[in-house]
Amino acid sequence: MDAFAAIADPVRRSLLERLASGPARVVDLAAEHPISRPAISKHLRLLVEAGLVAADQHGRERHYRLVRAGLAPVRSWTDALVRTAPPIPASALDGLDLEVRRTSRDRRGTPTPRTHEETA
Amino acid sequence: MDAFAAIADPVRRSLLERLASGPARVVDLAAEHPISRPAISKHLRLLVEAGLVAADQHGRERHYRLVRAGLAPVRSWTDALVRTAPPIPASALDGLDLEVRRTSRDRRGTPTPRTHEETA
DNA sequence: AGAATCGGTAACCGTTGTGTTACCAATAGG
DNA sequence: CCTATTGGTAACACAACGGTTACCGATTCT
Repeated sequence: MDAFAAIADPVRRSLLERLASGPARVVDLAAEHPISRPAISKHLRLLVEAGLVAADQHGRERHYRLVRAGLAPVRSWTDALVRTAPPIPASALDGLDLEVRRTSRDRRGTPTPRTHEETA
Repeated sequence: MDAFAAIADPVRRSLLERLASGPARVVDLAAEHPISRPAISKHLRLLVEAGLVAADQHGRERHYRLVRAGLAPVRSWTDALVRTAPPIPASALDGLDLEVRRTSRDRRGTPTPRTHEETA
């Protein structure tokens, strides 16, 4: 499971938020959540597999900790999407008015992209 | 469906990436993907519901466009998690060495948080 | 040694998600 | 007017998800 699917579950996000304040054991996390310990254990296994969490073994105890670097794929992807705002300097639009009018009925498959409104 | 679950699916991420380069119709998106048109349609419905996409009706055609603001929840959440790196100025650690040694075996439920290594 | 704690895993089950095909309404075009 | 295109939706099949209980091994403490 990748990081995107990992953070899709509210329980797992809650676990990550908890681990952000310091490592914890499975029993600790289970005590702080309304679901059973095996359920927590399974979520943690997915989070480890996704690279968002790591575990340190101390005798019979296992201390899970947050691996912030695992969020890098999510951050870079969202950043890339948000940053694709069309640059298009106003100078490039000079004298385009007549051209747009001529082709307004031809290019059906590729409608003119919005450059204002909710494109922000 | 919220934005987190929306971007968990690879197909939907692909759709969002495509819409980042300009609006498109369902048939266009279906032609660019290996799945059927109804499947695309259902994904788009979820994306609209998640606030990541909006549609403009033009006669019988429907032009879907990316709504970048819909990613705000994901960005703010990931930012918050990453930014929880323990500040802890070095000055606050002065004279703590003796204290730590005294309690190292007592505080079992709340182990000492990592402040180095993969915590980054 | 014996009891208790920690924690993983197997087996099972209901729900949800993702795809398909088939069908339908609405609009555009010859 | 008739046909083609666009696109939503219903019905269905199958896989995956998220939870439970039961059971197990390993370690720690008395």
